[in-house]
Amino acid sequence: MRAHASPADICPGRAGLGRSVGSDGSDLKNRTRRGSGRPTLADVAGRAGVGSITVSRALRDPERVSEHLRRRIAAAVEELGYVPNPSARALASARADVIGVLVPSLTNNVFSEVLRGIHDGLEDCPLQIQFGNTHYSTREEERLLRVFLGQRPAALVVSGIDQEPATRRLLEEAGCPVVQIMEIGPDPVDMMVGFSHFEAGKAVARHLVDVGCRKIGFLGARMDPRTQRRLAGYRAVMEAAGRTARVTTTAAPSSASMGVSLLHRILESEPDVDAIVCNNDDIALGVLFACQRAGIDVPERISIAGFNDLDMMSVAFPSITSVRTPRYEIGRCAIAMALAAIAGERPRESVVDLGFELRIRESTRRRGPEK
Amino acid sequence: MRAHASPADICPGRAGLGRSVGSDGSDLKNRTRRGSGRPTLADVAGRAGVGSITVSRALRDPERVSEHLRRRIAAAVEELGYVPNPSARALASARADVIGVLVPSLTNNVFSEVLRGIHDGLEDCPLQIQFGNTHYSTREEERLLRVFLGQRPAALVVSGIDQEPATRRLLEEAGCPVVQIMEIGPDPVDMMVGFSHFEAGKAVARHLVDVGCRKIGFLGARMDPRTQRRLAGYRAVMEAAGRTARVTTTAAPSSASMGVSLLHRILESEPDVDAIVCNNDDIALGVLFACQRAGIDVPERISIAGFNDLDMMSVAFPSITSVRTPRYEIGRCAIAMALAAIAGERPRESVVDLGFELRIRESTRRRGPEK
DNA sequence: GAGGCGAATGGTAGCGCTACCAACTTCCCT
DNA sequence: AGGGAAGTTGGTAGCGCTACCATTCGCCTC
Repeated sequence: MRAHASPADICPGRAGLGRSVGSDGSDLKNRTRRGSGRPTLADVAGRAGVGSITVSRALRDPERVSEHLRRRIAAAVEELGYVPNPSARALASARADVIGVLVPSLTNNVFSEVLRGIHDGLEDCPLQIQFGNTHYSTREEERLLRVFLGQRPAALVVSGIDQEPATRRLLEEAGCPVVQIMEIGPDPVDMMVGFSHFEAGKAVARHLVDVGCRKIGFLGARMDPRTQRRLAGYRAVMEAAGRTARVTTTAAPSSASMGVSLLHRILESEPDVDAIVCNNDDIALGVLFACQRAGIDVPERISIAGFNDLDMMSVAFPSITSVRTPRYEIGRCAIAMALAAIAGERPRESVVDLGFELRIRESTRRRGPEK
Repeated sequence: MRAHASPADICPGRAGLGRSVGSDGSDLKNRTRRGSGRPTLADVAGRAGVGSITVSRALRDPERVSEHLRRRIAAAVEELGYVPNPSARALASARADVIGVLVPSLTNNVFSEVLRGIHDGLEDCPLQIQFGNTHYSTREEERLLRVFLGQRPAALVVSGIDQEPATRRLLEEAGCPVVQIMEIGPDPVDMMVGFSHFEAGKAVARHLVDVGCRKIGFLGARMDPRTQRRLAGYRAVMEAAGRTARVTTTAAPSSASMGVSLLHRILESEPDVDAIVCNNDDIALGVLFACQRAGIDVPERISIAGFNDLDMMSVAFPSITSVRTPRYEIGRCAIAMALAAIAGERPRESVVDLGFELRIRESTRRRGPEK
C-alpha cells in the first residue's frame, strides 16, 4: 500500500513520481533539497537554452517572445511536463489568480445556478474560483472574507447587499473589484448585479389581486433579506389594495415538506385563504401536494404562486405560476463585470438590474366574481 | 536605493491601507518596494520583539512556544491585523492547504449535497476546498486535475471510478491521499466512499417485481456511469425474472420536463407498461405530473419509483418510492478519510460502502393479481 | 560539579516565480 | 553615419514564508 504525505514526511525524498526530472545528467548528487521535485521555470529555461524570465514571458504573454523561442520553449514545457506553480506566481506578483465567491447556501438550487453561470462565465480564462459557503451567517461571511482577502484575490463576488458594517469595510478596502449579486440597491460597494426582490414580491401579489383572489396569504421559510424584501413587496400591494396581509413564516430552511406544514399552519389561522404566495418554488410544490392530498382544488379553491421558476413549475399539474429569476445570468454577468474590472475597464453602469419575469400558469387562473 | 530588509529594518512604511501600521515613527522614506503592502510575519515579529520563525511556530503549532511569547505574539497579530499569506506558505512548505474536489455537475442536487457534506466535514480545520466542475467530460476532468496537481494539494476527491487511464495515472502519482466518491468498486486508486449503484438498481427493480408489476420500464437521462450501473441492475433483475427490459433513455440532462417527454416516449413504444423505474427523482416527478395530466392513475395503472429520495418524494401526492442515497454522508466521510490520511493514519478499510435504503411509498403500492 | 539532554528560540537559505531594470539587437529617421 | 525608438532577451533581487540547522538555557543524572 502506498504511503501518504503525512505532515511529518512530506517532501524531500519526494515520493517516487514517475517523472525523473532532468535526466540531462545534472548535478543530481543526491542533494536532498527542499523543492517539490518538479520541473521549474529554470529547468524549462535550461532545456530550451534561454533565460528563465523569457520562459515566464512566453507562458504569460506569448506575443512578446519571438516565434522561434516560443516554439522551443513550448517543446521544453511539453517534454518536461512543466506545470507552473501558482503559489510562486502569486507570491512574486503579489496577487492570486483567484476570484473569491461567497454564497449563503449550496443546497439551494438558486445558488447552484448562479455558480454554474459563474463557471461558464470564466470559460477558459486562467482564473480560479475560490468558493465559500456562509450558511446565511454574517459572522461566517466576515471570517471567510478575511480568509479570502489573505490571498489577495483578483476579484470578489458576494451575495446580497446587507453586509455588516465591518464586512462592508473589508470589501471597500479589498483593493480589488467587488460584485454584489442577487439584489440591487442604491449603494454598491463597487458593482452589483441582480434584480429588485421588492418589485418581484409586488408583481406576484398584484397578479393574484388582478386575477380576483381575495384572501391572499404569504408563506415563507428561511427569511433571508431577499425573502424579506419580497414579503415587503407583498405587504405593499396588500395595503394598497386594502387587503389584510396574512403571513406565516419560519426560520427553518425551505423545503417542500416545509411547504406542507406551512400550508397547514396558515389554514389553521386563516381557513379562508384563497391564494398563497410562496417564498419559493419548493414551498409552492409542497403546498400543491398538500392541497392535492387534502382534496383542496387548485386553483379553484386556492391559487398558488411560487418564486424562481424551477423547471418543475411548468410541468406540475396544475402548472404553477412563478417568477423567473435570472440566476444563471447573474452568475455570468457578475463574472463578466469582474473580468472587465480586472482588465481595467470601468462599466458604464455599476448597478445592473437583470429584472425578473412573472410566468403565469394554471395555478393562478382568473376567477369569476365570488359567490 | 537602500539595502533591503535586513532583519533590523523590516519595512514599517507600508502602502497606505486604512490601517496605519506602526505609527511608531519609523523610517518611512517613501521606498516603493514591491510587496503587498500588508503586515508580514517579520512585522509581527518586530512588534512582538521575537524572531519571525517563532511567530511562524506560534501560529502553526502553539504548543511549541512558551505561553509568554504566545501571548505577546497574539497581541501583535491582533494589533497589526496580520493575515498569513497562503501563497508564501505553500511555496515554502511545498504543499498547499487545499483539498481539490472534482464533481461532474453543480445543478444536480446530488452533488450539492455532497459538497455540503464536504464543507461540514472540514469544520474549522484550516484546509480550503478547491472546487472543479468537470461537466461530465473526461477531458475536462483531466485538465482540471492537472491544474489542481500544480498546486500540490493536500488531498484530492474525485467523482466516480471510471477515470480515463491517463487520469488514473495522474491520480496514482499525485503524491497525496485520493478519495473516489459516489461509487465503490474493486480497484481503488487509494480510497473510496460510496455505494453500489448496481445493487441499488436491482433493489428498485426487484421491489417493483415483488409488488406485482408486470411490465416494468426504465427511464433515464444523462446516462453517466453510475446511471448505467443502475440500469444494469435493473436489467439483471428483469432477466432473472424472465421479464422484458423496456428502456428509454436520452443523453440530455435530467429534469422534470425531461421526465414528461420520456414518459410520452415510452408510452408510445410500450403502451402497456405498468411501472416506471426512473433514473432519478426529477424524472420521477415529471412522470408523476405527466400521469396526473393524462389521467393515468398512479399507482393503480402505473407505479413509479425514483432515485435519490429528495425531500419532495415523501410529500408528493401520491408519495413516491425512491432510494435514499447517502449523499451528504459521502461528502463527510470522504473528507474524514482524507483528513485522516493527511494526518498519516491509514484507514482499516480503504473502500467504504455507505449503502442505500429503499423507501417504499404510495407510488408503488402492492397490486392484486392481474385481471 | 561536569556532562548531557530536551525545550525554547533564532539565523539562514531558499521555495519558484515575477518586477524592475539593463543590455543588446535591429531598423528607421534626420 | 549617428542617434534614437522599438522590440527582444537576460540578470538580479526579492515576494513572505518555512525547513533545517545552530544556539541558548534550564535541569536532571551520575
